[in-house]
Amino acid sequence: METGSGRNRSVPTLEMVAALAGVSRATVSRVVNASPKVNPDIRAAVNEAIATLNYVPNRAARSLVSRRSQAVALVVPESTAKVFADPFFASVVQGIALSLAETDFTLNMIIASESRSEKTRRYLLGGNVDGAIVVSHHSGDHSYAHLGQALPIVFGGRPLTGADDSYYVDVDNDAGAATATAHLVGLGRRSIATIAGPQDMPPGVDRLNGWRHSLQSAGLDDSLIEVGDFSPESGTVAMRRLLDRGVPIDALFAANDQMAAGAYAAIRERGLRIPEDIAVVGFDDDYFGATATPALTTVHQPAVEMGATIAEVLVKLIEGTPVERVTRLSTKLMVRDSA
Amino acid sequence: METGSGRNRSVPTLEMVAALAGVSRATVSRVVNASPKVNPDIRAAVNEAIATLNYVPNRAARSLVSRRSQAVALVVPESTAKVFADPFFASVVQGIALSLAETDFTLNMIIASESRSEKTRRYLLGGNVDGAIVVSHHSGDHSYAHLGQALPIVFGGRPLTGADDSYYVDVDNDAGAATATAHLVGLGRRSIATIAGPQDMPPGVDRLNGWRHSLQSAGLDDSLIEVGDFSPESGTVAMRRLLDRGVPIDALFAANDQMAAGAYAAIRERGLRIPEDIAVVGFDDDYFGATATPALTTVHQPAVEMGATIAEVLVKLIEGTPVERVTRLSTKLMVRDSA
DNA sequence: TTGAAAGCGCTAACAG
DNA sequence: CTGTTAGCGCTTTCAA
Repeated sequence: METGSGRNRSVPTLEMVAALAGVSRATVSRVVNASPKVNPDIRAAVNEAIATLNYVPNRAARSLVSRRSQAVALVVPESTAKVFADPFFASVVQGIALSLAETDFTLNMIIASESRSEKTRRYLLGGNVDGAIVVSHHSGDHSYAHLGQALPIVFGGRPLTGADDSYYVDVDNDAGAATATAHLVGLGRRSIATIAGPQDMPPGVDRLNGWRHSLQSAGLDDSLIEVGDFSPESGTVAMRRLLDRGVPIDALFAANDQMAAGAYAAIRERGLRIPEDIAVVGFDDDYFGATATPALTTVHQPAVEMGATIAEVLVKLIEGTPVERVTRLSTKLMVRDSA
Repeated sequence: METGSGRNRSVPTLEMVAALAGVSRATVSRVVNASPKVNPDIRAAVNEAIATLNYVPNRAARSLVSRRSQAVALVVPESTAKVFADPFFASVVQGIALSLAETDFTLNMIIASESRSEKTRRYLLGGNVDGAIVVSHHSGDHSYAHLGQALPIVFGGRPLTGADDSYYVDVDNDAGAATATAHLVGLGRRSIATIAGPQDMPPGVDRLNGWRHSLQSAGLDDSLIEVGDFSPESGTVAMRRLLDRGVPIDALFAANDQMAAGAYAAIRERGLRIPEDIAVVGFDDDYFGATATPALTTVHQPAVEMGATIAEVLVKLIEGTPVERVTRLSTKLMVRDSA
């Protein structure tokens, strides 16, 4: 009585359906689980009973006996949670949720903090979920990699550690950066600088590599590099340093839109024009790029698709269907006004 | 055999713990559930057995017998999911997840589309969760309100339908708008316009009311109203219409930062300066305001706190602890350069 | 093809 | 304070 707002609407059980349909519980179970060997007439009768009773199978009971939770965990490291507002990340989550909605799997979101890591580990290994997704944009956090032995896990983003047997889905950062840089080269620019991201994060590394490869194959100088931390402020600082080198610069590839936006400020401080004096290309295609003036030419990432793909790979892994360990999604250059 | 990557590491059961500790399963259960009446020595022995075995209680089994899933659903209407990248919304979700992490509840995220509404209903009522949270920023979607009878539900945001018995947590939009407007009045502005949000969304209505109340109590004209749809473009269009009225305007309260950013463009088109000619205040304190030049004075919403509060209210509701039906969180005016 | 029976791992009376 | 005894709702051999 004192438990407050409990459920009182009597939930129909499989047994009640069986009684109403005049069959055994086993048969109802077979119908519910779409077993092929059930007499069509009986099947119809059972389905009718299910409908009139508004029967919904009890997950806990099913899970208990089948040893399957039909749930997957979405693990979000707390450090990432802070940048939860990251539009890219948000879209990835959206893609995951949308894709999973098509299946029978439920999505359990859990924030994993350092302090609660043991709790998280237990949760994942305690049979609460059939698999897990670990996402952390702009980070190669694979501290859960070793759990891959015990539980199907798919990572969003390439792990930092090279030789890995993890399953992951990533955006082709290298190719995207190379395409962006090639665009600059195609525009006739010859002194192309870059503001790279942190070199301890895969996207930071991969995008720098893409820029470098593109420049090298064009036979251009690839020494105009400054490193930022993906924040607008770091972009401003890095751009100033680039300009302070005294070397003429006619183009910039920033490893993300936020730093590109920051670079805008530094470029303007020096009385230079965009794109006339310095053409700028960013990466991410987020708010920062969209609201900048002039509109930023940038590399768009298929975030929703990435989320959907992660979910699909995980489901296949859980179901034992063969899948590639690595899936790389291609990006698209959005040419606007800055380059 | 053909089920692919299943778990093989034998999961220890309560029974194994009991055997190792030399007690009955009931006693182990008591220790696990922190029952007060257990001999300290026995408790210690059991805990040791739990530790050495690395025992984790099976949720399904527990849930089956206790009739509690220890899970809550986070229902995100699909229309909202599109604006999943909305930073406010993202922070609310973060607050929810963080708060729930402190409890024993799990967060099940589900995207509810029109086409799958029956599936969602069944999921919620099928005993899969002990309660639900329905969030949809910038919308008073309470189509799940009637489920409140059968399941504890807490809404994020005020419902549009006035007389309601739903539980909800909201930001005090009215007061926030009034404070923003009062700030403008305090600056000596006398012709204060507003770009309101859609009048079929609670925040749109409440913010317009706050503006109006503030103006009325200052004895100023409250007829300079144009309605937008919260997008930057609509802000530009609305501002042009306001300016086209031919009435001098020296200040603007935009119902959100995005529209304020849009208004910036229209104001500049006319060769007017911000804040000298027209002081501008927005609402939301998001990217748009932060990156605008001049930096936008705006109303900050406690998004993470809102999420945390929603979760706390729901947990209390589930546990039968008394809670207020309505919780209104206060906002904070962030004075920057535009007003 | 269908039914009977045996649990899955856990909690909750009820005794002792 | 601790153990015994029943199941929770479902799937799954095993027979019929």
